[in-house]
Amino acid sequence: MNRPAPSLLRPRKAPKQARSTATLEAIHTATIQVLLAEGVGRLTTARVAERAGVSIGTMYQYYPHKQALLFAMVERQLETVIGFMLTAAEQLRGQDVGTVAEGLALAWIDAKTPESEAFRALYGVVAEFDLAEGMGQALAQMTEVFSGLLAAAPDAHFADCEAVAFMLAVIIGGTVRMLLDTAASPDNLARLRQELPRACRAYVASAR
Amino acid sequence: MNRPAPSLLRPRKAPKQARSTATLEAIHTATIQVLLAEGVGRLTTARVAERAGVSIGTMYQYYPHKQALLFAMVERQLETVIGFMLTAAEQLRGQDVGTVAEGLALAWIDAKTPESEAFRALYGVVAEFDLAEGMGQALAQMTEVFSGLLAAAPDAHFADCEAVAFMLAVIIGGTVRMLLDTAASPDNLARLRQELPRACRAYVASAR
DNA sequence: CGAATATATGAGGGTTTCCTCAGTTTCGGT
DNA sequence: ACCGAAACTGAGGAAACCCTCATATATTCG
Repeated sequence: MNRPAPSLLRPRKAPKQARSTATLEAIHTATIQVLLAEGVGRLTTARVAERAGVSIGTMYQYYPHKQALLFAMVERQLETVIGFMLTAAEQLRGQDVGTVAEGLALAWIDAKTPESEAFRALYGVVAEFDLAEGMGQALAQMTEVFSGLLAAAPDAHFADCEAVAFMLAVIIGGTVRMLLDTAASPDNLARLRQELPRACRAYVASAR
Repeated sequence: MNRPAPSLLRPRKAPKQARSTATLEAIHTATIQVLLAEGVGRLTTARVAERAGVSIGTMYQYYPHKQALLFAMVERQLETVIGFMLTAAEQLRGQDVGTVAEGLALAWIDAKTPESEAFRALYGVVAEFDLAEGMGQALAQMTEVFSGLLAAAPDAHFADCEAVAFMLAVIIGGTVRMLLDTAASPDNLARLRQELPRACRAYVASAR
């Protein structure tokens, strides 16, 4: 669709002085701000640079082009969530399937809620470029983790453990995304926190 | 974010001869094709016109600008789904809550699967412009319908019927969207068809 | 047929956007 | 204090894009 060669998406160079790490950070937060204030379609190099308080040329020292910047932002956020989920998974190992399901749902919510605005902004980027594949890979990775966790539960007797894990990942991921995407009210977020874990518990129980 | 006044989003005129309805149709399908082949960011008036086999000026007879065309496409698809769901809801009225939940999940899947490519293409448009609000409204409407349906079930004893209906809508909508968005394999779609209804049934049962 | 209406055309003006590069400023170590 | 490396600047070339308008063709109907 719109995917350049991977090598072209890599950052151009890493910062070596304190000064430049600060600029890079400024660029990143400016990107999110512009994304939220104007949308993907109106995110331009000039606007980001201005809001970051740097010149356009500076941006191009770190990223070969706009896409590379946006791609880096998405990847960064993805890694954050995955890392968060991996540590959460460790703590759930060995628990019964109901608790595992609840715990995973809560972990996912907690991973995304604090920076929900950033996530919302970046969903647009994922849609604009062909980054759905990356999302698919992340989904597959989560499925594997979930599957291992379910299999390790003492009360596990699934006909198709893999399928249940997959469905769990899709339910959790899709549900949370839908709410963040529509900029849900705090009310609805509270509902989510209360109901989603219960739903997940009910699902795995019914599939056992 | 990026939302023009609603009046500017309306089509410019309706077709009065057979010829022009054909052109409009061509423009619409060309839009989807370009969206899928190139992405929202590379969808230009020229590209759409060329693929539709009409001139640029023709497009501007029907839509005052690009946004209006895209907005119309999204609205059209939204209405299709809502209509589909409303008729499905009628047939489920009076059934027990488990069957209702299953039926709604299946109906949603059946509404979106046949034109899954078009939906995938349009998600990008929703993200690019500030159409999440419209999605939110559709979600609210679905919640209301679901809620009425659950309340009418003979075995309904919910603490908070509204909350359950909301959650059901979010689970179904989010899950299906996540799969379509990542261009899921037929395997995974089959899993969805089998597991999502079960998950919904289990959820409402646990919430009763 | 012939007038009135509906529909289609596409070159081009004006604007926006991406990204480069030659030159300047700041930093870190000696 | 001094120098080489790192970081920063921003005007402007080149390309892409949106949309208009004067003109041309097709359709309908009295």
